[in-house]
Amino acid sequence: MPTRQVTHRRILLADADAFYVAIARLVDPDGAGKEPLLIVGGSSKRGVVTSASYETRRYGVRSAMPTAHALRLCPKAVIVPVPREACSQKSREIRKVLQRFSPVVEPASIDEFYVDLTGTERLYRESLAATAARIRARVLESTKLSVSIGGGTSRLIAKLAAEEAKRRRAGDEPGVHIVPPGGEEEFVGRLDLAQIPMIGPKFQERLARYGMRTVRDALRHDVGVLEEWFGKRTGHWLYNRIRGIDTGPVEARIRSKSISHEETFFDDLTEDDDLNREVLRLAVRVAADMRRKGFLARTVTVKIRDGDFTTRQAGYTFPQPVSADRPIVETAHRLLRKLRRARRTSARLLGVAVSQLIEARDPSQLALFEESSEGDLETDHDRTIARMVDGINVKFGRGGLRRASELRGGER
DNA sequence: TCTGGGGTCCTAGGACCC
DNA sequence: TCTGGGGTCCTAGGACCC
Repeated sequence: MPTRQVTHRRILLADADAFYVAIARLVDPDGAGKEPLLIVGGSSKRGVVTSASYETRRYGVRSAMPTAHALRLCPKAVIVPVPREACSQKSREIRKVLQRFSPVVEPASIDEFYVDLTGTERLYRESLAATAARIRARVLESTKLSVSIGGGTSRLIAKLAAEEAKRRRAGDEPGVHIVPPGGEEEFVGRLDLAQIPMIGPKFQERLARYGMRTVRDALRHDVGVLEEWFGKRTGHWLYNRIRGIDTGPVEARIRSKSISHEETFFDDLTEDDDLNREVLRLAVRVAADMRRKGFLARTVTVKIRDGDFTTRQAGYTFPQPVSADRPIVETAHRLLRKLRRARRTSARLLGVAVSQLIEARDPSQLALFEESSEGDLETDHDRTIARMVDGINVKFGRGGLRRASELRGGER
């Protein structure tokens, strides 16, 4: 009997190096481009570091650190705001380059992409490492951005390998690290549990209570024990993770599940008028964004962060999907009132989100709702107004048209 | 040090239905 | 009168990621 050929998957993760810093430099070559001690992030008193140049990282500056703290560590650093539009644009460019190598490209975040090259062995006639190196060169040439690439038989291994590639890039290594099939367990076995994706601070604490800090520590326990300690699902998940086992597919088309905007205020807000005005602004933005992306939504959620950093939220689900400003704005105001009734204190942040999204161009899903339209919460009139607003905003940019209530400073 | 903005996924309880 | 079992949906909160 001939031995069956075992075909393993060939998955890469391409992760841009210091993405925001690199783009800030491309956008402003004479300013940020010439500043070694560069931090990208919010510069106001409540900002945090989005990304720090390698030079500032040497001072201990890290992502998500309050910029005030970062400046204490590295007083000479220069802070520039996040160039959001340019970042989205560059992200799309990287994705396009990757799609020339395989149609199965899944964006994992703005600067990370999984690429499934399974089945391309005969087409490329080269090692996975060689393909990865060619991809790196192509991305650099087309986008002027450097990426590190990790590769292996699963998403998990590719992700961890990319981290390894970044660590080695400090030396003179090529920015590519591939874990060969069969080498997974040994590769993962060298790591700390904290390095495994989805093992965050809270889970690390629980693991530490059982004396586990490294993957090696955890490998000593069998499934039953892990399931008993952390629950069936989590225990089983952990058992597989620390052995490098991950069967999750790379998916080229994932639809977004929610759209949101939030804002932390320079100073906490206490007046209802101010809060109402902000929630209106956010809701209008979210609704316009949602329509531009071609969605309707059934659920609206308002989030509030109190002065003491307590975060609360309230949501409402419509019987049918909506897309116009009016139902979304009215619901957001109602939910804000509900949150304020439960606790009336200063607010440092407000957010508005829509979820349970339905594609406007998906007749199969829409027909379902169109039939039961007697109690429709959204009228044709609402939709007509929304279309007009979108038209004007396209012509004159966002803010081309503003509500009278927004200019007056809030209603209700 | 005093904590952004954009997301995803999971859990758990209650309502409701069969 | 003391009481089921399962499925789905909604809501709120929380962990985690970049």
